[in-house]
Amino acid sequence: MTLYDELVARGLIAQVTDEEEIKELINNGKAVFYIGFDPTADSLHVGHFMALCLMKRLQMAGNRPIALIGGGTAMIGDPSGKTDMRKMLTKEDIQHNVDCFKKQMSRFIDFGEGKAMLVNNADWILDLNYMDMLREIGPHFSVNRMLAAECYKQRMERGLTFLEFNYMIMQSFDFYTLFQKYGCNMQFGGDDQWSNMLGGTELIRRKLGKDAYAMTINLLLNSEGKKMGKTESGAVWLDAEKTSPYEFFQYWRNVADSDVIKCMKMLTFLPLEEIEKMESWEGSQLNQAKEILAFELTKLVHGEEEAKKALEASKAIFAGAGNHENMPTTTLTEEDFQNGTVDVMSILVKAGMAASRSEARRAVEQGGVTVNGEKVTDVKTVYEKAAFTEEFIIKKGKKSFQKIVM
RNA sequence: GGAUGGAUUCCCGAGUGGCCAAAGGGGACAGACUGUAAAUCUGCUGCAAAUUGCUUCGGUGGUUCGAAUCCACCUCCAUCCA
Repeated sequence: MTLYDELVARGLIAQVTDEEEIKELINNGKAVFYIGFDPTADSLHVGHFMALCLMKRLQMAGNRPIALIGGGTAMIGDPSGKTDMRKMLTKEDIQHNVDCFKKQMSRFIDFGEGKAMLVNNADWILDLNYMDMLREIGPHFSVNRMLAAECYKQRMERGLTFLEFNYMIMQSFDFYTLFQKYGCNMQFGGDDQWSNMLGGTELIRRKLGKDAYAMTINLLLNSEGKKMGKTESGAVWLDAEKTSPYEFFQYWRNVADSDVIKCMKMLTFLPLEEIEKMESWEGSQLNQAKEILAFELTKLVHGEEEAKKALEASKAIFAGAGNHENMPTTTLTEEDFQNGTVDVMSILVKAGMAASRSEARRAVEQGGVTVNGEKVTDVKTVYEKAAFTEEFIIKKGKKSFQKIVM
């Protein structure tokens, strides 16, 4: 199976500019391609992870990846698919994020000599001269056509600022620059980037009379059509500090039945034959597949050791097997005790299982809290320090567990 | 620059002097059922020392015994005109 066929089979490819040419290039390791990442946060998330995996797949086939960090474009903010303008980031924030991105990326991609490159578009965007820029590439963009682009559609209803309107031009300019500097002939990205990417291929054609190609990968959507990798409290981050390996594991352990196989194909490196076998799984067997998915992904992002720990913890909690050692843990300090005791509500709040004491109270009143398997019925229940020298496992609802120690 | 309409709790959205911690829906959370899934049903959803108290309705000041509601100024948003 060729690389291109595999990408298709995994459901990754969304749109391509020239299928035959792209097949030819990537199957034979002749592509020099780039993927852009705007440093809008201090950690990469699942969407970035897909892009990095794609990079890796292509790199393994001999193609040369360029990871572009958008230290310059982040100054604008991509309006594609956004309903509101994002907060403008300060230069300092962006620089901080760029550093975080670099660190995380080098864990996935080998940036060794000649294998891959990491560039920052701040290097050529920040010093642009407005007049020169306008005269050089301005004539090649039709406002009429830009306005018709899908990525601006939503914003045409709610308002699009001139600042954001320029994003497409900057991204096109990136591609144009990389094409000239490094012979980069291909750009990949999320499907929401399609119009921005086409801007680049067209700019290259008009300015240089040469062909460049673009290919987008499908966004990871769940069966309800919502973007995956988001929780109530925000994105699922790749940074262990922001989303612990255990939480990361649980996120995938809990995906809906209808999404398991898709995630398996799009996110893991498991051979397709193996995944195809799972497609016929049903009921509780499909539940097994979720465990595999969670384990594989945690292994890719946090390493095998962390993945094993997360699996252990998950088994200890839900199946009552395995040991409790790797369970998420909260440590109490002296200040948490009043007259030598702590009450349940305080523990729940301290462990981050409830946002306020009122919320903790509600959880107890509704019978959702247990300590070491015993339901807590009284809100006023208190524990002495001695209780924490033994094992102390507090549970709120079905999925939220913490081990409490002193 | 001008005219008009608007800003309510996590989101949408009612409320136009006391009965308002504020209808209804969505989401979240908890319970039942299950497979750590989905669907369904029930409860719950500002904070707290909790049959009570405290702080909320874009901001600031005012009128009133009493203001989300009335007045003034300000900020932001939408639509139309320039």
